[in-house]
Amino acid sequence: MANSRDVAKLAGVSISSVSRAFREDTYISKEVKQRILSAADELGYTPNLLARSLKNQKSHIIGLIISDIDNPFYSIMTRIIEAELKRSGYRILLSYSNENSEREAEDLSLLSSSRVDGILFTPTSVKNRSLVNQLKKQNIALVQMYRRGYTDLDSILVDDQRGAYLATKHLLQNGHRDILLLSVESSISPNRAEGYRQAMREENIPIQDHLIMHLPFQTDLRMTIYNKIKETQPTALIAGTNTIGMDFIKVCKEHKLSIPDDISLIMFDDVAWAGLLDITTISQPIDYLGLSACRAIIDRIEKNKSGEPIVSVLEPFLIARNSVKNLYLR
Amino acid sequence: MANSRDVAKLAGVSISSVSRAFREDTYISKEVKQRILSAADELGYTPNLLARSLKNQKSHIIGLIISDIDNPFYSIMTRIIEAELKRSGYRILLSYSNENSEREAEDLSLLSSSRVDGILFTPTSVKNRSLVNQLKKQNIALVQMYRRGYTDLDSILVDDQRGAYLATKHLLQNGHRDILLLSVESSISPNRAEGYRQAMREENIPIQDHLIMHLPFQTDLRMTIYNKIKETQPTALIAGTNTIGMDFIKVCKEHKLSIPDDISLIMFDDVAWAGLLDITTISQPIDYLGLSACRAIIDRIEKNKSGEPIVSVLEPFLIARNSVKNLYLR
DNA sequence: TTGTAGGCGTTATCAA
DNA sequence: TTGATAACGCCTACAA
Repeated sequence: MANSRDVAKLAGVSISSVSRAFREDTYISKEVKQRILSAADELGYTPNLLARSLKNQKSHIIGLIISDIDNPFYSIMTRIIEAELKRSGYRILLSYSNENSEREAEDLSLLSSSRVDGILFTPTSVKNRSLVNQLKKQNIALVQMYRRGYTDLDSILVDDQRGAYLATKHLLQNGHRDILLLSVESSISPNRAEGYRQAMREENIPIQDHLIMHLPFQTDLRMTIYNKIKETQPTALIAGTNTIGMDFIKVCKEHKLSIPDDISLIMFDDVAWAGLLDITTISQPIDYLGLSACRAIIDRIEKNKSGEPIVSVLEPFLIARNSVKNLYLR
Repeated sequence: MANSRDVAKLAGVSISSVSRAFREDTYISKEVKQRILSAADELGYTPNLLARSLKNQKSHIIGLIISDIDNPFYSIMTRIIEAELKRSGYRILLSYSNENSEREAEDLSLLSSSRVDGILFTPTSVKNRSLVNQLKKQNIALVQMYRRGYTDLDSILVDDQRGAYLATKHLLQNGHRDILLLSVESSISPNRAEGYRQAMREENIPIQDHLIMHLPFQTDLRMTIYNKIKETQPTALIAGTNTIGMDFIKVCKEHKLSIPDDISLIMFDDVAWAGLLDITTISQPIDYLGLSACRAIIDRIEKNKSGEPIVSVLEPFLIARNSVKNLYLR
């Protein structure tokens, strides 16, 4: 593979001129630049970004750790982030943590060694404190998305509590009282239950703690969900993620339960198929989430190197379709 | 950020010992290694992978260009690829081409400059011949997935023709004759129509060319699909991708058409929601596709540097659900 | 088993 | 506007 020395030789100039020919805002005559460019073309030369990064102490690469790619929510976000970062001249080193904090640790440490300029991630826990500290010391920008694990880092969040509140309120307004909340088990995002409780309190409905359930992160939850429904006999259900929603719908199909005739549903995440199945959802502003995260990290990298952590909270909203039965209309 | 020299100084050894302490299969005494490791720990030192890559002429990074991330098919594949490459010590530099060959060109050239060890991609066209040649000259391994654009590169394919054949055959066996094939417009994968024709010929059904339609790559195809259905009045439809399938289902909802009572459907890609809606699908072996692609590229990188292009073709299969009406049972 | 020195391909500084 | 040279941080002969 040809390097700048080869090009310099062929063009009859110095190696530093070659360097200049391949960068902006640099003094070089048109004529020389032209000669260098054609020499480079002849040799198939492209500047080596590895060497450039090493020299500049800047890789123009951002690590992205996605916690659960099977969730369409995160794949849409990934697309948005990729596009936005590309616009600003950054590229993505991708990995998936699978909601597993040890994998997250490996990823973080690899990104640390790779000298990325920043890391965008959804923390799975707060177990990787020391790694985070190391990254900070290294001056690698860190931005958390969707979950605020480490309070000293920038965070772009969605108000989950409000989402749960909206869902619960909507169900209450349709006459539901026995509402099952199926949320995800997580040490760092326990807000949904609170939104649920708040809505209940506002309507003076006694809160039944056994109707609030936190599910583990795993693929097939149908058994668990079915048993819980059998046991608690709710008239409505709030699914904390689209994967929980999907498993619930499967349960309904398998046991001939009709939505909303037998049981009503509101699901978090307005994924594409929710419209197909006419499901009322809590829509999270994925695009803003992605965009804000990109802006935040680029800002950290290019301007505001250090400073107080910035937290922005985005508002979810309810999209009403036909998966909630109005119990007052009987 | 501390470097190996700093660690060497603190541990009272030479810089080369530090290097050795951080690699396998190297001569170093336990005692010295231990001292180095704790010195490194104290300074928060991690080997700089950028420098290592530059020196070793090997980045352990593979470029992945995904053509359409909104398609769950590709996001699942991305997950599989990430996991498999990680197992082998490679990381992913991700980008999305959006089925746009100019973006693909940018991505390829950036990856070329980044000196990745290999590139996994789904070619959008064959317009980037010269870039591909440059990459080959650079000794960057190239593997195409899903589409065989450049015949001189390794390819991991799915037998689309067979998929279309299976779908058509299944519909014919259920008494359908007027079958609309909605495929994607692409210069490099025109096989579906052929599978359709083959099945038709086998049953001696005259082929109606206006029932074969190639749609452009874009988001909302509902209008086009509706008009085509109106015009051709088919009893069944084959959707070449899940996005086409989704748009078709939306059309049916909007115009109160029932699947399968008014019109039958077979869709390519067995995405998660297909089961929810009871749709008969042509399932593409995504996991094998991803795994094979990873094996192929690692093989190219680590063993079989040059050699004849390898083409492997995987078989799709039909998953029968309830979106096809049996016209013989009237 | 350990250390020295040169080079991987750039860019920044300084001088011409 | 151009060129020489010293880093950037690591690895690897080769020598000790």
